[in-house]
Amino acid sequence: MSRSSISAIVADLLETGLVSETGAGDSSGGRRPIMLGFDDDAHAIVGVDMGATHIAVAVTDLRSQVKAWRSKIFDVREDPEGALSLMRGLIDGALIEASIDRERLVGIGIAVPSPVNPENPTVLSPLFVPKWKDLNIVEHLENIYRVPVGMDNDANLGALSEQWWGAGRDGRDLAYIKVATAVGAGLIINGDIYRGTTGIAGEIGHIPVDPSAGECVCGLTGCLNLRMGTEKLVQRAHDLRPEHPKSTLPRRGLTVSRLVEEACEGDRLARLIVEDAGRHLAIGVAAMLNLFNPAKVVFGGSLTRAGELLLRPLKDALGERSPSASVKQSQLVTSTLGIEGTARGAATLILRAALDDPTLFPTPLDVEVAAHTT
Amino acid sequence: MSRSSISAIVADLLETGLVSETGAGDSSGGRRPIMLGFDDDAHAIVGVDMGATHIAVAVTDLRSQVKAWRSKIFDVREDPEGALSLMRGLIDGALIEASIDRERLVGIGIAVPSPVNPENPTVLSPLFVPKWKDLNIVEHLENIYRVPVGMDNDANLGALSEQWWGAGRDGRDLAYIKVATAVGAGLIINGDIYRGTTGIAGEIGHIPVDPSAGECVCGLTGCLNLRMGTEKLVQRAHDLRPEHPKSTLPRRGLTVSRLVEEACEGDRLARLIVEDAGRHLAIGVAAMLNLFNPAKVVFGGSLTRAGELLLRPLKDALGERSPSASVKQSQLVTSTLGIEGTARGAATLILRAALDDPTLFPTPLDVEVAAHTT
DNA sequence: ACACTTTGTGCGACAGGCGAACAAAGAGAG
DNA sequence: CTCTCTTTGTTCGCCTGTCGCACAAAGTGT
Repeated sequence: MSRSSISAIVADLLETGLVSETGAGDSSGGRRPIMLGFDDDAHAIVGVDMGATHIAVAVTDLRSQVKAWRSKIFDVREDPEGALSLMRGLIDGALIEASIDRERLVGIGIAVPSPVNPENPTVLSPLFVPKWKDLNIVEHLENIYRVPVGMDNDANLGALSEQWWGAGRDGRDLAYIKVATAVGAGLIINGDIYRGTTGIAGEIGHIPVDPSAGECVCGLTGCLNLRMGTEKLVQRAHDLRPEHPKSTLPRRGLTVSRLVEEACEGDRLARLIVEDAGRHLAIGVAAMLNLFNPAKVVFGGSLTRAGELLLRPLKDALGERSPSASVKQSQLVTSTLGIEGTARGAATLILRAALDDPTLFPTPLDVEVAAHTT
Repeated sequence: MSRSSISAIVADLLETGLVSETGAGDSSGGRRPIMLGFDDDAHAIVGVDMGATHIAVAVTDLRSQVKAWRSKIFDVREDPEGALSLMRGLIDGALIEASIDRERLVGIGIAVPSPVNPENPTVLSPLFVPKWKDLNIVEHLENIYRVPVGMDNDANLGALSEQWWGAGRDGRDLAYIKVATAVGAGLIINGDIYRGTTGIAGEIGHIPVDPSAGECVCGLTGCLNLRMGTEKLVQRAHDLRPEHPKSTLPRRGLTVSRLVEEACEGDRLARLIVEDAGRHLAIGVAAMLNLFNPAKVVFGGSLTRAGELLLRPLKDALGERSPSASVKQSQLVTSTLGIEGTARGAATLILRAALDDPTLFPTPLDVEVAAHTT
């Protein structure tokens, strides 16, 4: 773009208060440039990560810095009403902690553990969370907070988060694979979330990986989800426990976090299970790579804290000497955003909408004055 | 768009000669409208379908009507030089048959049985067709014909063809699955061919479907290609022949076309093989549906002439009672374009480029005169 | 002190698109 | 046949966004 056009745009941005001049920069042989800064704290966004068994809330600034964080274990699937009221409590608490008044709140984004149909983006899939049928979370929050509310699948928002703020900042195509209660993938194509026709794209959990794993609820045999969900891994640890008397894994109350910790410490049984998971995951990842051929795959979710312990057997199983260019050339990395990734992605959904349509930003008073004088 | 803007655009189009007024239409209570027609025969395009074992050439008009068709069996993989000279002969013959002089030729599109890297779109993958290494088909044809030449993977162009002229005309997302010497898929996302980072997207042939099928050249175990390629199916017919003494399949020289014919006639062995293929294909298709969630899947290639004989077991294996919305809601159909689909897709590649940038259309004399007077 | 570079802005030009007004051509009622 | 209303196509002025150019402001280096 030409310098004159940029001048005009910058003038507009200065008026909105989103951008401000931050002083003079270093000269490169001539007049010193006026540096511009995005005013991160001009507005705030709420991101909600609603999992199957927890709710987390982040209040972020416009650069996705987390200003307040609330998280609580809760059986979301079984008690929708309770979940909604808990969510409200967490949001209110976080807003107060971050000292955000309603005028500065741009909107609320929610990540949900269910596909979201683009044609009807305010309700959850009754197949994945039956008790949430007929409950309109988006409308509910809009009525309470009177700001725009957006909702999408958690893996999609994890992918968005990695692309904007995490490991996927340098590419237009990216796959994010989330290993949690179930396995799901979020796909970024041409810089945008790809949802497919009915919003179900990325359901990597239903790729067949092991015919001996029995039948899946989806009707197919040997789905990845039958081998990879956190509950399955804990179950498997329990089943194999007798063969590993020396293992330090607890016989009861085992969680995936503990499993990962013990694997890092060197426990043989824990490592066996993590490595096994990596090998199973490889089959699904191989299918995804061959179909999608993304530049980068980011792994997120509780299990991926095992890092190379999970990725090494996965990469080995993918076959480093494979002639398949898609497998060979893809970078496989673990998430850099950790537990906050999904909620920040939910907030990013709102940020992106507002950047596309700046009228969504709440207008401060001085801008209204400026508008009147023209 | 407003009526005035359309007037301006139509005036431009009339000048190019691509569109002409075709008389008055029926009145709907007022002045009769001036009907416009695309001048299909204003220009012509050449589409080349270069398979592993054949070359076909179509000369099409601007509406993808085939004006001339040439096809010949040839071992393309083993004799690149011979293939190029054969290709030239077929193109010249077809151009003469359709009475197209060079001035009316927009360009030449080529479909190749190899991934094409978007960053280097003029050469083939040495992994798929080793002998074509260092041979630049695009440059070769540009030097001979002095027109723009485009190249892409055959499955991608099959998908493009189905979306523009065939079964996929009504959707922005579409998957085209080609069952030929190997299995490949072409993906249309947001109305455009999706190639992935290195042009290898859609390699459905390397999805794992059967661990007992042995190791694939790609390094993984049990790839779909090990069960589905035309050569594999013929081999399997041969292996099972002793168990089916009543079968009318020939013991030697069996082709897939013959196999499909016999299956349609009711031969048990032939049906068994086609149905088996459908069930294996289902596993790959299920993975693709869950990842991509397209509105429609179009099946093409020689095997798909078996129609419902292939699709019925495939659909059954996908599980009609499946709760997975992507599998349930996708329409699965066979190609309506048949053998000409790929070559027409290759021509469409050029057509699309020219419609995006109309200066690519060869300029007739009267337009140049008009340009001078302004 | 002077020439030269870099940066920011004001102004006229221009393309693309839009709505309003108008002209052309027809339908239908009386 | 006349008059009114509808539909279609075009012309004109307006607005927006972008660009190139000229010019001013503010540096660097000899």
